[in-house]
Amino acid sequence: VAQTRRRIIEAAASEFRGKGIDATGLAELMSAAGLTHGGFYKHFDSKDQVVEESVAHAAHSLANSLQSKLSSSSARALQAAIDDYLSAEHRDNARDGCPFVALGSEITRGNKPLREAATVGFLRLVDAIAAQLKNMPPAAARKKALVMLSTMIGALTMARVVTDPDLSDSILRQARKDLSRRGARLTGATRSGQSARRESRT
Amino acid sequence: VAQTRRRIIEAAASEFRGKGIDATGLAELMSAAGLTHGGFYKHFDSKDQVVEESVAHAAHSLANSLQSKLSSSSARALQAAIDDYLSAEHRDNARDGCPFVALGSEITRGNKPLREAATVGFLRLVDAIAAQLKNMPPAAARKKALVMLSTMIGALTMARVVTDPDLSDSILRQARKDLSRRGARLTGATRSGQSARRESRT
DNA sequence: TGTACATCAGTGAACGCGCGTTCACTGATGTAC
DNA sequence: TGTACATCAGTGAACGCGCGTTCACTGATGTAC
Repeated sequence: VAQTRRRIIEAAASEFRGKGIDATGLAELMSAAGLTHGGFYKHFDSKDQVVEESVAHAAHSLANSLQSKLSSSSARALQAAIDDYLSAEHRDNARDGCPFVALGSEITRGNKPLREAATVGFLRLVDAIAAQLKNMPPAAARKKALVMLSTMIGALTMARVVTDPDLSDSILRQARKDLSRRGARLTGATRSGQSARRESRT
Repeated sequence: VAQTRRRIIEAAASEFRGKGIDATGLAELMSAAGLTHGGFYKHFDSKDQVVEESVAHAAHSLANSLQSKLSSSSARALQAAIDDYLSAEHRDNARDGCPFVALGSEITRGNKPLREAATVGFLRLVDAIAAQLKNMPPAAARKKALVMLSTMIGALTMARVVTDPDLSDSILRQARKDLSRRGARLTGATRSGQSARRESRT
């Protein structure tokens, strides 16, 4: 059936994010999907193709999960979504996480279709965040969202690179704090006393 | 002579940043250094070792170049250094650029010594930037520097991922603008009318 | 100063291995009658 | 309802290739005398 194809893409999206694109072989990827490697070409023309589709899938997964966190539409929903993104859980679980962090530098060197797929996924994240910045015109919100996402992606990347656990935690914490401050200003939300106290400990 | 070793490391640092660590073979790397691949093991024990040393070298290069830009000690030196980092030139020239952007996701999955070397290099960047944030206590400056670097690294990464040139430019521009605003606040520098006008066009 | 020798950086062929890709085959499923 | 056949997703062996690594060899350099 054609749902096997979906299973392969999902397995591939996890394997690639966990081990890297180059380092993940088709045999490995197919066995993660519960198949043998020979059948791969019944579903895809090449490794490049499954890479493109699985990066697109991962990016849309992330965008969907973000959208649903934001759909509550509460003033603090954006901050909660950002806190999840910049959490120790996300840092320690690359297989299910942001493809831009897990594969950023590999995508950078990828072919056009791969980078195109990544661009589309990135724009969905940008729009989702910009839509929450209600105290400013849409064009300005979009610009702010670009910077906020850059900070999130850079912080999570470096939190994974760094070997010192305290430093890693600190990178995530400072980025959360910073985005919280801007978010509060830009959405008009007031940070709760508890949240403000928690963050100012650090 | 032992300066051949240095030449190999420099060639490796460029090749790895340009093509990726996994995708660069030892033969390629040695011929970039003007040698044949057989001699590699006269200088290094393994590919892992040259990877570690060349990432360390690239990170220290970047830190040195940043330090020297900042040594002018002018109030706008930090902003100029950030503008260089977030420039189209840096985006289009990964071979000589920031190793955290060129190799971030590969380093993330690297072995301990590699990530250790990256951590040391990253901390040099953090300290160089924090030292310019003169309107706040050192501990607070360091925290700010972590966030600023995260934004820089994330923005440059996404500027390279994205296929739309306008979007790519916009990511860099918005990050520059954002960091400029914070930088001005934190260093006590006043942005020049020209610079403010230039940036507000966008 | 000139000759004999040791050293060792650099060469290039060879190795085993895992990769992406191909292909002849299998065997479950669905349709024709 | 039962039988014959076509389809095609999935199997597993095989391919050529480039990788990291090894190694016997070369030939320039430096020292001993």
